[in-house]
Amino acid sequence: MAQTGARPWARSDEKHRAILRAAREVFLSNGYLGTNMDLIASRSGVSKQTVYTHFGSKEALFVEIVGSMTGDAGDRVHHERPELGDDAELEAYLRAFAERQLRIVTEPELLQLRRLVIGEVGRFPELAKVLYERGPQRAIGELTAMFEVLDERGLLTGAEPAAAAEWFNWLVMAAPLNRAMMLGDAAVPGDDELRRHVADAVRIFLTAFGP
Amino acid sequence: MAQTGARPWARSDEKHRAILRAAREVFLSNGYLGTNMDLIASRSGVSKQTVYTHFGSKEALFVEIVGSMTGDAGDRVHHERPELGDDAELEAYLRAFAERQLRIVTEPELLQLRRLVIGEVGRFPELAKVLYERGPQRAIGELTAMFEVLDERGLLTGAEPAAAAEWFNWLVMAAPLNRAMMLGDAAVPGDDELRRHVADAVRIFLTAFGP
DNA sequence: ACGTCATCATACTGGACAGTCTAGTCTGAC
DNA sequence: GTCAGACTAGACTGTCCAGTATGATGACGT
Repeated sequence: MAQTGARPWARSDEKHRAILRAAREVFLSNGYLGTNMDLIASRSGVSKQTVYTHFGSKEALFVEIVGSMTGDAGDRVHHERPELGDDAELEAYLRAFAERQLRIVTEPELLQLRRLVIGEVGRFPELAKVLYERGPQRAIGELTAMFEVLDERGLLTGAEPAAAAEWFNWLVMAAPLNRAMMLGDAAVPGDDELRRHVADAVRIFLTAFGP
Repeated sequence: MAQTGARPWARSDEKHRAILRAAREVFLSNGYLGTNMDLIASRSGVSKQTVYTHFGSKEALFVEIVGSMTGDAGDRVHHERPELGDDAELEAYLRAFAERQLRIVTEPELLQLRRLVIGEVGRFPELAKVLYERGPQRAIGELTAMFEVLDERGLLTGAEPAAAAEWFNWLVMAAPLNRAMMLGDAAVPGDDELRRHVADAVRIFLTAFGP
């Protein structure tokens, strides 16, 4: 309201983001059908008409929200992966990767997004496909690339890099994620438990696939 | 309509089951909010009033459906577990257990139930808790009992039976289940792939925890 | 000064739907 | 034959809600 000055699009742009923010909250907590467009309008401090001029329909707004959240989360997990230095650091390297990924994926907002998208597979199969691609599939892809390097250095035995990547991914993610899906955000491991879980997962992985 | 003969409750009982059957279909394919009580009535060949005299409300009917499905599925997975004979059969024994469990859990109806319940965690947290207890938790409990026996025979090393049970469970279930949640029933592995997957999971498990 | 464009508040349309009510039918029991 | 209880078709109530329409305000560029 105050510094709307220089740029003519600024006003519109702010509203746009306010709508997205409000819509994200409301969709995440009420689901697709449970969401009321009037509520989104009032929460974003904008008239209903403005919501419709910006986004066209409830469905389009929903798709936009889910698409942008999945993309952002993927980027946060995967930006700037460090290189493995000394071979002896392999275990610590895998732990660091896993801890970071698990911490992001178990954020309440992302858990809720996952629940929402899974619940709407029937209505929006494309969204779930996109979430799978930008989530687990992308993670497994990154891991595959890492493991190809390890493979060349002789640090990986007994499986193709791609297969090893999938096992690693689910060893780390499966238990916390599946618990959280059903038992709610309170079931997400705290920091200590998370570290212990990841350490065990990495140990099991290396017993099966390590040098 | 024809052979309603001897038992006075038969008529009512048939309707009751017809309603449950129809409601299961409709809830599973449309979700809770997306479900229309008129449709359930007409699909079960019953008047709307009858639906309400039998079940009281939409919510009560939903809870009934989900509760009964989770119980039934759990019973089907766990009824009559065979004993392990010769120690040498350990690998085959674990494979058989895992294959059976995975086959049941990946049935389209149960996958859809899982999606539905996950999507409704916000509205019905109790249902999700029950599904977790009668699903993964129960499976892990059974495995724990099995592994305690193995432990006594010296066939299990390096972890508590309960921890080993959890790792085993998710090694087997995680990848297929998570793919199916998001990619739809078409992503469920066929028989060959399922067998290969289970064989690999058991091998990894035994490498880490076996004798 | 004037037009344009984003926005506003608010009313409205049209349809969906949970749950109730009515008035009457069918069936099996006594 | 009559009664009770299960059932039926369908109308009805009240509410909710996506999306549109209206008419006004205020800021900007020219």
